Amino acid sequence: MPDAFIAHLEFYGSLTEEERSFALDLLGPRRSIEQGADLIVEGEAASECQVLLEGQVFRHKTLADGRRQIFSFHVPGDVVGLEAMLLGRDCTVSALTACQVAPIARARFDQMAAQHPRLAMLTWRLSLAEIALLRERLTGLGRRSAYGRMAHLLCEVFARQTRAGLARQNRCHFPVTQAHLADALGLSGVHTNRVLQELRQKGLIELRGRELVILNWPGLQAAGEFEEPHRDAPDPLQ
Amino acid sequence: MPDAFIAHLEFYGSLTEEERSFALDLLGPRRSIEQGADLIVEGEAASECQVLLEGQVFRHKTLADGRRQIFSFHVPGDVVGLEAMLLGRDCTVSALTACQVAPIARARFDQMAAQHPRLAMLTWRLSLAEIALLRERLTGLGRRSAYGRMAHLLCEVFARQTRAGLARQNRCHFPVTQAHLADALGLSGVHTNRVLQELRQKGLIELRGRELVILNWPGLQAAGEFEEPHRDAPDPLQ
DNA sequence: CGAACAGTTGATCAGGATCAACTCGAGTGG
DNA sequence: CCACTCGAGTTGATCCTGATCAACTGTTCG
Repeated sequence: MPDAFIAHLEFYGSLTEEERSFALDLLGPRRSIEQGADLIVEGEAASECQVLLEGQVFRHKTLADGRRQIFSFHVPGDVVGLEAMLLGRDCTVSALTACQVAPIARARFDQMAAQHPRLAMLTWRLSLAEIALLRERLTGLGRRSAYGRMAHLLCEVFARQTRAGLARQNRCHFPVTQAHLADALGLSGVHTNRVLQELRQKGLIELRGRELVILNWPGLQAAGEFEEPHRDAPDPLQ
Repeated sequence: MPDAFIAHLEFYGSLTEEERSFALDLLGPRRSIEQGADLIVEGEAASECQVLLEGQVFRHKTLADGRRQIFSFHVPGDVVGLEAMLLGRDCTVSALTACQVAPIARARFDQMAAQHPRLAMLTWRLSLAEIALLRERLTGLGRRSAYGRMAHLLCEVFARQTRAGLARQNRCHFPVTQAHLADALGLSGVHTNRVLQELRQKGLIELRGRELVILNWPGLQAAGEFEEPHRDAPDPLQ
């Protein structure tokens, strides 16, 4: 399953055989994380970052009084903790499900930067894509209704899982509670429930248990003003 | 004034003499941008990114129906358009004041990555810091009141300008209209006005014309739950 | 002098928060 | 096997933050 990591990188640009094997070699011994555990703790530095191989995690920050903001949900192939490693502080990353992760040690990472700048640039693009995602989310919180935000988030999740090959047909595994959604969208739990009902009632989605089912993809996209992200590396790294 | 760029890089880690001069050499011929002009246009790719040398710019995205979300305000030393160059799409960047910018061409950028990985890593940190900033902003929009958000934003602006050596005493140049603030914070213009009045009335700030004056820094920080960002590169790049 | 834009004020409205109660499984222990 | 708990989801009633609408002031600038 380190394939997920390679696939994710290759979404942003092609790799040579050598780069691919170098990238795989970056990964340290895989480790199991149990559901609910924290992979990264807010504010703490780390000497390595983590590549998610299996399971789902989410990034969030909890304020003093308990209010929580969730920033993103992640699937296999995603890298978390780059900020903890390179900047020395990060937000908390918690396991939504039991997970498998593999570390990339700082020293190996620096070697990559020195010996395989193309590979480093690709990883950089992952960070830039994260920025784009956060901006999109910010636009939602600032300028869209609760209903639109929810639709947009569900589109994002489904599109990302599809890209990672995790969606089968029109459904994917998305084991969140309504409280998670509320904290991702800046809503109250109660209102989250009502917005979900509206989406269900309009026949756009189903969200039961730990499963998200898309019943009307164009409709959901329209409701969330969601635009599919396209792989459009401008002048592919040479 | 390319010094601002170097100073910004050095905030995230020290540079050798050689790196410093290489970084300066990255910059192409400086260019003047008039107030209100767009440096980067949403969605368009670019073959270069821009280093802001003088003036202020802001990033934003405007939706179909005219609603606008402002993501960040920038000061000299900041780099914009990395996404346009490396990912092939970006949000719009507009000049708040008349500006001076200098481009870094893609080819030079790739040379930097190949020959000076430490320098590239430092630039990368700029991107990661941007991520941290966006998360902070997201937390504000999702979980803080209009009053708290405004206080936080003003703290950010003042702290950033202070770091860039642009604040004198407790005041700095911040030529925005209330509409800009509204669009940055996801508020209506009217409510923005009222929140500002509240901050003024409590003796925390003054914001007149194009000048922001901080009258009670601890008070403003408390109101915005603002934490000063610290330069804490974990294990400084060796 | 008159636009045009930024800022200000008041009145009213609405989206979503909050409070509170209740349902519905899935465990868990007696 | 049933009572009990606990977490998640659901529903209704009420409240409040901040949006919207509309008018008015002040300032700059041609």
